[in-house]
Amino acid sequence: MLSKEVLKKIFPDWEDGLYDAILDKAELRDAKAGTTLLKMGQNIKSAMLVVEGTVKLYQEGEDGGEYFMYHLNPGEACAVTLVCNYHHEQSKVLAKAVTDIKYLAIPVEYMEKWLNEFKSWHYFVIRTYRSRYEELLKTIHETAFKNMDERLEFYIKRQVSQFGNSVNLTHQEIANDLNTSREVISRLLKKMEHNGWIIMNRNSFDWIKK
Amino acid sequence: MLSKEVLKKIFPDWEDGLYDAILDKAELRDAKAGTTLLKMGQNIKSAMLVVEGTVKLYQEGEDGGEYFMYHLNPGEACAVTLVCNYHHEQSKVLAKAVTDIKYLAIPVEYMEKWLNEFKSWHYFVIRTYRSRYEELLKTIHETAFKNMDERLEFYIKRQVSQFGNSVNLTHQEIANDLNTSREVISRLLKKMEHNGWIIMNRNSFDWIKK
DNA sequence: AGCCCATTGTGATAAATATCACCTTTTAGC
DNA sequence: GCTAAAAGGTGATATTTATCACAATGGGCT
Repeated sequence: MLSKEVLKKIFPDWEDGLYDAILDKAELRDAKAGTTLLKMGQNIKSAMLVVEGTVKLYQEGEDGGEYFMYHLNPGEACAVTLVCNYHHEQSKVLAKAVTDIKYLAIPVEYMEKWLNEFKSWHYFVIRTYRSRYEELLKTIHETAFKNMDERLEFYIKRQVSQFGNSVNLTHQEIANDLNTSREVISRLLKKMEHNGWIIMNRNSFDWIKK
Repeated sequence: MLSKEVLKKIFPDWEDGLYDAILDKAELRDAKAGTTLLKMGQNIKSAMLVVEGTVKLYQEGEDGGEYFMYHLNPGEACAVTLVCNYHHEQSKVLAKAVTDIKYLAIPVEYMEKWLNEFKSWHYFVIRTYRSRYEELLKTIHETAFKNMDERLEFYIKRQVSQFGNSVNLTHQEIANDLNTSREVISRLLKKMEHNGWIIMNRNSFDWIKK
């Protein structure tokens, strides 16, 4: 398990008792890059707080398609898992580990309890919902108003701000995240290369715009 | 101002002191159908709790386009206005009155204060964010995965569940809400009419599917 | 009644995206 | 080094949606 000091660095501004409660009740888990952490429709058994690595949140189509919404980083939590009054609450999102990750899994029965006990937990939940809500707004904005070329640019910029200018994704992976086809992404990336926005390699490219 | 009894009916499960605080600090305002209550980019000066009528929440494109996200009904609140630590927080949504409405406007300075004072307010804020987050998920789902015909059906069903089977909207209004053109909506509605899903009139139609 | 204007209908065309077919290049693994 | 699989390129075509132009209809108002 983590030390209280490390926990404080990742999740600042909590009450002392909350750190103790977490250390007592939460389970620190590992997952390999690529693991599916939460599927749509799956019963939520525990809240998920990211300690190390990056998680991607998706909306899942009934046909099996995926649509990328936003990243979760250390110190952030999966909003949908935070407020589960009932044990049979079903997930409305898909969560996948992008890198190897460590996360805290807290059984849902403590969610209601801690809301009552710890003011700082209450604030944490509100901050989490608020920031995720705003991420969704951005996603809707792109999806509703923009064509694929601009959506791709927005997607790459988010990727760059997460992992730096070297984008290690295949065209197919990007196409999956944007719910389009590989050919469309290939052609749009080629345009970006012509425009001098990126330098393409196999399995990756570099974002050099501006 | 409202009586405490009426307030309790619309917003149940609050602490007694919270009703008093609302009656003391909130302003009850009216707005005519069609009024813009909150523009994107506008500074948020007060939280908005719907008391009577229906409000529509939109995302706004830079070109002036609008994209409908969800309805707010009596007893519900506009999430973005609920957590404003700073006075210069800017709105990321557009809110419009669909019908004549009454709403409570609470100056943002009380938001932080009441989170500290009233546990029931804290819960109210979390419930609000949670339910709005879920509405956004639905919206993303439709937008990302569905073609216009299915998105229109989803839109009409939401409208029907709000206002009943008689849909009093022009094709142009629907087109604006879905960020498409009037012609597209007219042709799709014509198909629905052929399929026996709707009966069309001027300025309205009836949803008779199933 | 007659006129104006908002609403709706419709064909033609353009643009964006999806789909299919097949090709070349690169790389990991034997 | 050879080979199969993965990654990427590209033309042809279909589908979906957007845009333009203009016609038709119906209701409200003087």
